[in-house]
Amino acid sequence: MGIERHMPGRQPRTRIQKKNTETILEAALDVFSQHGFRGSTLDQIAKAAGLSKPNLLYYFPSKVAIHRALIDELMQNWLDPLRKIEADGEPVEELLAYVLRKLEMAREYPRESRLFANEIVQGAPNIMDKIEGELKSLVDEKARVIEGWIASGALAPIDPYHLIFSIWSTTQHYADFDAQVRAILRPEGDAHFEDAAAYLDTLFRRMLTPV
Amino acid sequence: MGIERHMPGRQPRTRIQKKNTETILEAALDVFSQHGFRGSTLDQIAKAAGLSKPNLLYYFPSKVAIHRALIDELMQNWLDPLRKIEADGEPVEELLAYVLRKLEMAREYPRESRLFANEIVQGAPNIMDKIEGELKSLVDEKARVIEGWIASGALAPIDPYHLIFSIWSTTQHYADFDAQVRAILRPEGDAHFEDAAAYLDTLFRRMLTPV
DNA sequence: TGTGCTCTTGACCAAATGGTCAAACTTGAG
DNA sequence: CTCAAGTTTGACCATTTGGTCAAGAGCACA
Repeated sequence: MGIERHMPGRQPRTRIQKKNTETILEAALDVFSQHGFRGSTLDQIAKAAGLSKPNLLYYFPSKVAIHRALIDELMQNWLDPLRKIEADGEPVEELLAYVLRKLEMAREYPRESRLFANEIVQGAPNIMDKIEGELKSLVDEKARVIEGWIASGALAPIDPYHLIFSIWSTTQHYADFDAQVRAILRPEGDAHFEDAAAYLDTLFRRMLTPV
Repeated sequence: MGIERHMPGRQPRTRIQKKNTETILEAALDVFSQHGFRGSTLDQIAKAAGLSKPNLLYYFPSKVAIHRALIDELMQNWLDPLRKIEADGEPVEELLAYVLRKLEMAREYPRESRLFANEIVQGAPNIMDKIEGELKSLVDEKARVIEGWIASGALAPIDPYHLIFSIWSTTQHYADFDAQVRAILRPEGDAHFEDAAAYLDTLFRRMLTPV
């Protein structure tokens, strides 16, 4: 007896379960990233996934559970580019490579970027624990690396935290504010990302190269 | 006969009307900027305004009308800092002053910033006409000014559009992603805005000063 | 082929939500 | 003070929405 669930613990057991949970998360990413959590409905997600609403709720116990699963899955990939900054690399090039990686993610995974943006703009109600935990630790760690580089004279003296904020904001802008960027530039496809890459390389190269 | 409204055309006539429309817009700014359009309810706004729900709908015909009124009112102030860039000023200082003005607005009017952010992240469904019209015209105009400065050698050669995007993103980040910034920096009050101002001044000064 | 488990869904429910309305209460000009 | 216009709200309504349920369909394995 006790609390038994038809859908076992966490990992999908059967092929059907694996396929359907993936389909649902994919559809939910589409919908949540476009309308935010409260702006999205189970019907929308069900339709996007090609499943019935009760079927969604067979695989996930609730709407928030779908959202939580999505964010848990994505938070990892989202931090990867920052993790890859290595203390023993060439400082300016390490950071410029980070800028490019973040811009690449904004181009390749704009839905993921907007999902987080939606969350954080609204005060990060569902992910504040992860921001204060995982994210803050990682940022603190990399800020220390940057301070080390500055101390060694290989990097111009700047505030490492605000540097990281400016890298995040400038790169994610091309995903989160895509609608505005496209309205102003009227680009064909993703052509403007090349210009953005060149611009940001110049911007941060001038900022970081010591005199 | 014809279509008569208890609430006259646009401008409030009586003192009570003026006071209450202001109260409602103030409350709506609070609520919409925190939860987005779909995430906000009339009950929330009514409660925040200290009025009954039918009373809200006496002053505004619908929820979207409140939202639209807010955005119309704010769009103007939001573009002001950009308008103030003057072609016959000293280029680098004009642009750095613009950066500071935008940062100041992010500090003083974070709710307004988040209201727009919420809209644009979700594809700007309600303000795309203004973005493609007013905003784009103004940006195009200022981009031409910047190109003129570059041609005269008073400014380092950079893409004016991406420059403007990077100014918007870096400054608005402190309002839109306030929750994240505070979680990472744990500042007392708005202390971190001083550091941000210094950092952004350095960043853009290095970018813009010709060699 | 039979049997038990997994999977799917139409019908349904309670709560929330945007909006209406008629009746009651205020206000202010004459 | 009066009365018409402006203002306020309790009660109500239709729709949307997250979620439930029982019954049926599909699948795998002996």
